[in-house]
Amino acid sequence: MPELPEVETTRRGIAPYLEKATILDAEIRQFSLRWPIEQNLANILKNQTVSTVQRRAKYLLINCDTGILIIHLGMSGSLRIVDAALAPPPEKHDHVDIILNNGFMLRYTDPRRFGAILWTEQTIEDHKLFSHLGPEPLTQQFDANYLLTQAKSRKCSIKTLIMNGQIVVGVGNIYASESLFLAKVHPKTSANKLNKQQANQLVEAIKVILDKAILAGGTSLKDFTKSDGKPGYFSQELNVYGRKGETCFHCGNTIEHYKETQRATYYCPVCQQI
DNA sequence: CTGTTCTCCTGTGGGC
DNA sequence: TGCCCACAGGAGAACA
Repeated sequence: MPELPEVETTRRGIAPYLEKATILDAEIRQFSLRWPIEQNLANILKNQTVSTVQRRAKYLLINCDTGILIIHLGMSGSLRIVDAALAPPPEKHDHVDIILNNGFMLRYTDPRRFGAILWTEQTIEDHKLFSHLGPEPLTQQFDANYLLTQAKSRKCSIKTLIMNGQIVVGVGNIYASESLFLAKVHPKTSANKLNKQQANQLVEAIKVILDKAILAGGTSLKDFTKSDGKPGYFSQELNVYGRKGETCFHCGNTIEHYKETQRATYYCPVCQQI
């Protein structure tokens, strides 16, 4: 389940192979992802040279001559670089290969097909998937004042708020629970009841957790072409997520669990008071 | 606008 | 032991 750090790690892993390379061809074996892949995509991509690989929220943006290839990994997607001469035959869920002129190919794999591969000739700011997105969590724009301002007029819980991409992007279900634990904020706290200190702690916690995960991802980068495309940092220790009934590392009490908007939420009822 | 529910999909794991 | 089915989840779409 790629969260923002995994997407960023993927970006850093694939960028050196893609930037300045020219796309020779694309082999699309499965068009049915979250949205159908454009039928003509292989033709569009042919002879395009990649300038840069960027990330916005959890989307990867592969900038080409005449447009942008947008890739989202969804729940189970991954990208890896494969030496074209040694490429193993595609397996069941290897849906797309993008073949480069430098001897490598970019292979997209996604068992659950929640991901997306889109082509746009719009600028990202104008694209409807991006035009309403909030700031990146690791920028200065995302600070306690900003969060407080946004929270003030909202009746939803603070957990729902930080997972709302219009408020801030890139905080998925796992890191939402983890950052609320670190900030000692109860996930059910009404957004409009958040105080200054809590906002400070929460913003800090989100940044620390994402930073740490990206850093951990970097250590597995050297194996990027050999791995299955899943950087191994995800094993980083989780304090509450998935630990229902287990002991809080901080206070020793029992981690609790409930569902909100169909999503599992984990917290320590002692460390995180409303 | 806001908030909530639905939806896509398949590998995993809990329960019997 | 083996089978079956509920569950998990990112995030846009649809709906209230």
